Amino acid sequence: MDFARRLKPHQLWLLVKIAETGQLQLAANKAAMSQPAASRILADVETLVGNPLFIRHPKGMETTQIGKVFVRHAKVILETLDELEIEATRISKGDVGHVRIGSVTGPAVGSLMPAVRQIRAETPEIELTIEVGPSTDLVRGLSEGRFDFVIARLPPEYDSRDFKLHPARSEKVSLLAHPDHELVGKPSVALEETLSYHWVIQELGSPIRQAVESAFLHQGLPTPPRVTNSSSLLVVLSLLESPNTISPQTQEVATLLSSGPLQAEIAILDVAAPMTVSPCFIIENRFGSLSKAAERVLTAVLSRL
Amino acid sequence: MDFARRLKPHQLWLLVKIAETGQLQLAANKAAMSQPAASRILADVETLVGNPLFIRHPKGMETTQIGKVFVRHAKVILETLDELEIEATRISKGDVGHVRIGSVTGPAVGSLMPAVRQIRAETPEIELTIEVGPSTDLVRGLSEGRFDFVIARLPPEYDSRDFKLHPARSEKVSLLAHPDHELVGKPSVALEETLSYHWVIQELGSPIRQAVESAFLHQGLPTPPRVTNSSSLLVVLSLLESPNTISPQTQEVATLLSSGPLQAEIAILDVAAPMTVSPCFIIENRFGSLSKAAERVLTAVLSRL
DNA sequence: CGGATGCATATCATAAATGGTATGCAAATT
DNA sequence: AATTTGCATACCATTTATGATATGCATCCG
Repeated sequence: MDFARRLKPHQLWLLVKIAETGQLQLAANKAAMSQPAASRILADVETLVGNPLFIRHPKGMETTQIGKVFVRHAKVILETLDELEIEATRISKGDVGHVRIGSVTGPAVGSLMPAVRQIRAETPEIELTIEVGPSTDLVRGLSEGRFDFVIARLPPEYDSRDFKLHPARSEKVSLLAHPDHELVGKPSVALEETLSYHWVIQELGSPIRQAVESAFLHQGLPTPPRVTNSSSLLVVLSLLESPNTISPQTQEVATLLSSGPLQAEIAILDVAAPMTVSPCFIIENRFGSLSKAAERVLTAVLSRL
Repeated sequence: MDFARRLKPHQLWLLVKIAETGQLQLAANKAAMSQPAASRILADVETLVGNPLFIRHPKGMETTQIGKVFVRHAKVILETLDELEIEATRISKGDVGHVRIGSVTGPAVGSLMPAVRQIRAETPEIELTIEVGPSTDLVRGLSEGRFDFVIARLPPEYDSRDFKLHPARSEKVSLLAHPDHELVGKPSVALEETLSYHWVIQELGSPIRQAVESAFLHQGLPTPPRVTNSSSLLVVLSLLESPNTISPQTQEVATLLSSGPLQAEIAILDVAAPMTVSPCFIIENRFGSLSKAAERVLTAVLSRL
């Protein structure tokens, strides 16, 4: 284990070039080194990995399955190194007035959008980017510097000390279904009764997924066996057209769907054991400093929570 | 330039540990090296970067702004290296039956979801993950191995030779607005007339953004100056509640919003010069091979295009 | 004021990395 | 059959990396 951390960027670069050109000699030329040197570097990497990355043919190389994985990740790493360089250079030259915000679904419309409308009215030259998605993607994006701040829950694998957290509020989980679903209208539905239906839910690791799975496990029940993972409301609503599907969403989202701008045809199950999802926060990077524009938007959002 | 590619993972790891502990000596201990050795490695990296990454204090180190950027990217690189290792190991052990699909908004419901329903009915034990988002994120995710296939447009910075493309179809762009918008009901609206309104549109680089900007530039017009970037339909619909906002979406999405499961209160402008967005494809990685489950879903989707 | 703490620098030693040339081998091409 | 092409291996040389110990410097604490 732990071969990967002994890899070096010039090795990754060479192997990406081997994969792209299909020839060791061409890759060696691009790397301005002799062919035997390239051959040796490739062999060194393959020894580290413990598997061949290329199949040698008389007229060139074919990338193996593991070789493809290697090259995909190598590209990410090389791109990230380039981004590091660009970002470090950008920092030396001061900031630019563009505010990037991420939000989970409920608060995006409930709290963020009135603030966004206010900012747009007051200073329309501020450019905003608003991305809506699950907490895990948002917090990862925040820590990667892709957002100025996010409205999300903090997934457990992140250290809260790395961030500034402004508390929002806890939310209950509602189970949504089609109005013709046979559990609709039934009082005090037990979790056990829901297991035979299809579920459409956010991915493993997301806070609402964890809240739901905890509720099942807490009652000594297995988690729902038939699951489609998606954080897209369109996908959820589409699947809820079928009267044998259940989807857990936060109460804020449920309210939004049934009476907000969407007027979706859904119903909320009356569940015996209420579930809550971990609270939302407005999250900044602890070390990042916000631009003036970002601070204004943040202030406007905070005033609405 | 190009200092970043001379960085090595053990340097990145050490610097992450310095940032986390706030002390060189503690980081050196974690790295099982002497304090002077760690000090030299830090100095070497700072020389490469050309900027200090830490401010030395009598009782420890404080991370500078560029240091924070460095550490954020370093974490991504180290995580990606770990993912590479995990994925390479997973490949050696054979695949698991979980299908991951990404789709842009329109085809997600129009073509993908009937296929998903069919697969769920026939083989409910297949686990599906469906992510809806913009083409740039989806194709990037595909090339990073996060999806089995995606339904998206191919952004121009990607080389089509790296992928297998199954053609879908071209789409026209519709401009959406609130029914009370003053341009609604007006025949043959010129693009110039739309410039004084707020636009909410997907980010720079997305195919629909490029189609819209091309249309303006083709008529010698500037692009809309007041823009909010978001690919989230919730954000779009929320902003369209204001009668001074316009949003371009594909015709499929427009139809979906106005007559599908959502019944949103929007209107479509009658535009003098029609715009088309580059065609959708079902895209696989050229070198990736699909699992049997993924092939079944792909076949089901292809039969509906 | 003396001791403790934490980082920086100098010097030294060893190991590893890097890349070259020369040459070999196998398959394809002419 | 001879030649060409593309990758692999051996050997050599140089450079770089890595890490140690010894010591110095500045600040803080008792």
